[in-house]
Amino acid sequence: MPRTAADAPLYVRIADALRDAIAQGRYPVGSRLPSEATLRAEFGTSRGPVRQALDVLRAEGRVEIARGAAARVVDHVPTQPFESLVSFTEWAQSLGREPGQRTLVLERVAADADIAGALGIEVGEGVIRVVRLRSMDGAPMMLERSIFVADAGQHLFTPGFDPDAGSIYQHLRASGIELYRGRHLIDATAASDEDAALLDITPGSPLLRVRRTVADRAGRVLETADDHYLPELTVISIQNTADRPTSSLSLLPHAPLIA
Amino acid sequence: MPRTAADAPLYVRIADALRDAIAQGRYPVGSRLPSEATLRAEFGTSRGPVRQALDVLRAEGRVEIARGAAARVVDHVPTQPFESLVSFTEWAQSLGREPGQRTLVLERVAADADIAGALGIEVGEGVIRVVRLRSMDGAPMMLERSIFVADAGQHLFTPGFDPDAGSIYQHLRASGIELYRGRHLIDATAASDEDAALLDITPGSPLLRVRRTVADRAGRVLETADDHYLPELTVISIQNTADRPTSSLSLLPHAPLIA
DNA sequence: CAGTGGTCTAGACCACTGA
DNA sequence: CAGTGGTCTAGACCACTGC
Repeated sequence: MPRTAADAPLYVRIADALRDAIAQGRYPVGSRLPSEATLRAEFGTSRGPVRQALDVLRAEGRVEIARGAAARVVDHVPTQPFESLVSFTEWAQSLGREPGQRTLVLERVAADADIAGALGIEVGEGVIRVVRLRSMDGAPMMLERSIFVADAGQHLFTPGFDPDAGSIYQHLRASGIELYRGRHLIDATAASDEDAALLDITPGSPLLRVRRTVADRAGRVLETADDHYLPELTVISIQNTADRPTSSLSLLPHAPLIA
Repeated sequence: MPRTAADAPLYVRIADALRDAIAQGRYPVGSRLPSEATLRAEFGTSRGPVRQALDVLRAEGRVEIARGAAARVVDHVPTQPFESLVSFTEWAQSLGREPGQRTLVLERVAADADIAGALGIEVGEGVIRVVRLRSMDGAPMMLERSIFVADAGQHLFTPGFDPDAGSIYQHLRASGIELYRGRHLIDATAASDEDAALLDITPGSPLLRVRRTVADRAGRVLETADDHYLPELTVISIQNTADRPTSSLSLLPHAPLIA
């Protein structure tokens, strides 16, 4: 049974077919895919969709394409989809790990100047604050401090929703909240006394800090968060090549404020 | 005078023209580019190159494209090209800052097991070790500990080359060394006594650690490095959207070894 | 030097957006 | 509902790779 919907665009179906074939070892790392001409014949199509499909695989980092020879399968480090960069739960699941969480704070408060600035709202507006200790395979890994604007965060008080059970993001999506754009600012920080107590480390220990801002398609900020990761457990990996610069990645001097 | 070479592909010239027009404010953020049909007429070409050019701008994060309306110009955070992720000098220059460096160590040593493993060479082979204190606009910012394989690093001993003056990477490139693929592992670490003395901070302070591995097109590792950034001065920014996942970016539990 | 991918043309039909 | 972008076809010429 094909994984792809029958009404998906042809180039998507071709890309999926090739991706599956690679995953199943039919084209091992280092080998070459069939030539465009072969694929054109195989799928009974013209050159456009075939090239588009190969371009998808190239953008995913699965193949390298150069003139004169067919696409070569390369060792592939999976790219995290958007959800994985924003949702701890989906990140853990995509890695085959068991995500866990303990909600320490879930409350509605009035936005102070910092929060209002980060969310682009007025001081005093109601916001929902969430603090959760996140773990993976049972081991504490990260302390998440999150602030949602009211009309997004209100869904966290839905009767029957247990923030310790499911993914907040999955719940918000199911509630019709569209999370579209994510921005992450990454640096290091020293563990506060609260960090230290909850993560069971010494105050002042280095932590990997990821400050997240998530917005909808229109650019309205829905959430701002400050995540503190245990550095022994987490590392961010970036790969790029000279001819395919990583899109949307930058290293900035001095922390700019949230966009 | 057009910035683009006259013999560049048409779609590149179209993309450059549009990029320039956006930069010059002819299409402010939020406005829409001309429709494909208009551009087709304007450049006297068919639809292919026009679409390809728009795709380049979309991949760069400069425009958003959706059905039913022309491409919309979006607020754009510049993406760092490959060189900027690998070369401190070019990173600083791309930001309009003044890079500086003080070379503390430049020596040829025999690879121990760790180094040999990271570079994919035999224990005991000669490698070139470089330690530099990097600064920006005169302020110390990062401590760089770098190991090059012999045939790349040997160029650092070229008579007349001053590691305190120019960029090592620019020098290597000029010497015919091709740096193609970069991998970066990012986490936090505590300042060692040496870190602390050189960066003028307290031992144990949090530092942003970036471990880099740079390889050529064939996958042979040329350099492995361990950079310690002052966290107050540096932050890594990642942006992505639901329909354009950042390519080649991943968040991994537990530091895997160098690829 | 045969075969490969890179680029381009000139058409076509369709789904969707925005006034 | 007119115009937009999304997809596809069927050709073409060229630069380059690898045998």
